[in-house]
Amino acid sequence: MSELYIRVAEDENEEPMEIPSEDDGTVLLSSVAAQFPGACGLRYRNPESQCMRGVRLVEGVLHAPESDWGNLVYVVNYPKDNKRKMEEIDAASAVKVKRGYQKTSDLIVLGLPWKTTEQDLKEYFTTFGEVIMVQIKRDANTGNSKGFGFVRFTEYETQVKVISQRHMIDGRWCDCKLPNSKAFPDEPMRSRKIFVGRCTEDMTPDELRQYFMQYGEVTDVFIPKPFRAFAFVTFADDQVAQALCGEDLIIKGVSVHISNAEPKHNNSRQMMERGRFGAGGFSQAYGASRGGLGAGGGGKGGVNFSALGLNPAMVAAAQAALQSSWGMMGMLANQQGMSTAAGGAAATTRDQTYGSTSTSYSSPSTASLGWPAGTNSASGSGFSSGFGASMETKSSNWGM
DNA sequence: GTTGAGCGTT
Repeated sequence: MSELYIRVAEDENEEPMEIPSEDDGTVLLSSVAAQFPGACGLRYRNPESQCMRGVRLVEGVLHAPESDWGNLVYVVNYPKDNKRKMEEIDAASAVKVKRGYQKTSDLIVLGLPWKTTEQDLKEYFTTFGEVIMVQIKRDANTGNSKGFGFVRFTEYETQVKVISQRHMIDGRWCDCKLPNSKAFPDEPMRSRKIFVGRCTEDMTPDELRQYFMQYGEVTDVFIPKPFRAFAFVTFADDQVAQALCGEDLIIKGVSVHISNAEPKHNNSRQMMERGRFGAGGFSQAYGASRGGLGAGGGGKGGVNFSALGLNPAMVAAAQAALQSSWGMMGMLANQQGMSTAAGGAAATTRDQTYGSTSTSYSSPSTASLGWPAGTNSASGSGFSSGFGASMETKSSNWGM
């Protein structure tokens, strides 16, 4: 009932994030880890001694220093030999974001005046940023413009900007969009999914989710039925997934083995259901709103987002037809480092608000689950060994 | 020699 939050930051000088506490006044490490993947504890500066003090951590439960948490800012602890690696991973992640998710693509330019030349196009678009390609499509025989063309920018930011508005080119309003040929991005998604082997039948999806939350945000848990002694866990961040590969973890006293999930043969329908959409792929789909850009008499209205609450196949169809409307959703998912939940809940999940506290996972505390926390805490040495491999992680074409 | 929603002879 008492919606209590404690303030947590990666560093004393960073802006803190509010992390929800439990009813009994404790804070789950998993709640912290959900916002700070890899976190293994908290510390704070004791106002009297001015020294840093550790927060008591028992079985995944963080206990307030005194009677309550007060108004202090708590600082995240990371496994000590991982701290630098965590930073490196952040850097590597940033690189990948630049090179992978934010790769530019050709944009189609619709509505060009017949007379507009490639040079005109280039001159116009250069005002937004560096242009690396322009084309006007012409009739093969007459050489007349077909009234559309393509443009490509060096910088992804430029592309985003250009797509987000209409363009007055040589006296006509033109639209820039992602071409249909790119509706299904060729940009591969990196594997965010792990294979959890040696599972026992009493491991529920909820429990697996609870358990793996300590490493990072879990977006999906899949346990085949009937029981087959393995499960799939999908993280929001592929690096978390990759870091765990090769580990033997203890869940409910059972040693499970983590490995890379094998590529699944996807038909197109499965691709939708498995959440290929919400994840990284939509880097280009920044089309944003077309309605409301008053000038020029553009007629197309916005898309009714409630339509997205339908089944995945229809969502896919809508996506293909109205790709631009997905831009904001894709952007949300990307920037939050989230993907849509896979499985049947996918469609409805997209309508949720992704907020910093939306990961609240109402369920019994890890303590009440009574699992041995020891060997698996993020401070365990096992966790670090996995990170090395993750640095080699390359993109794959796996649709998961 | 025309036209005005569309989707690229790479």
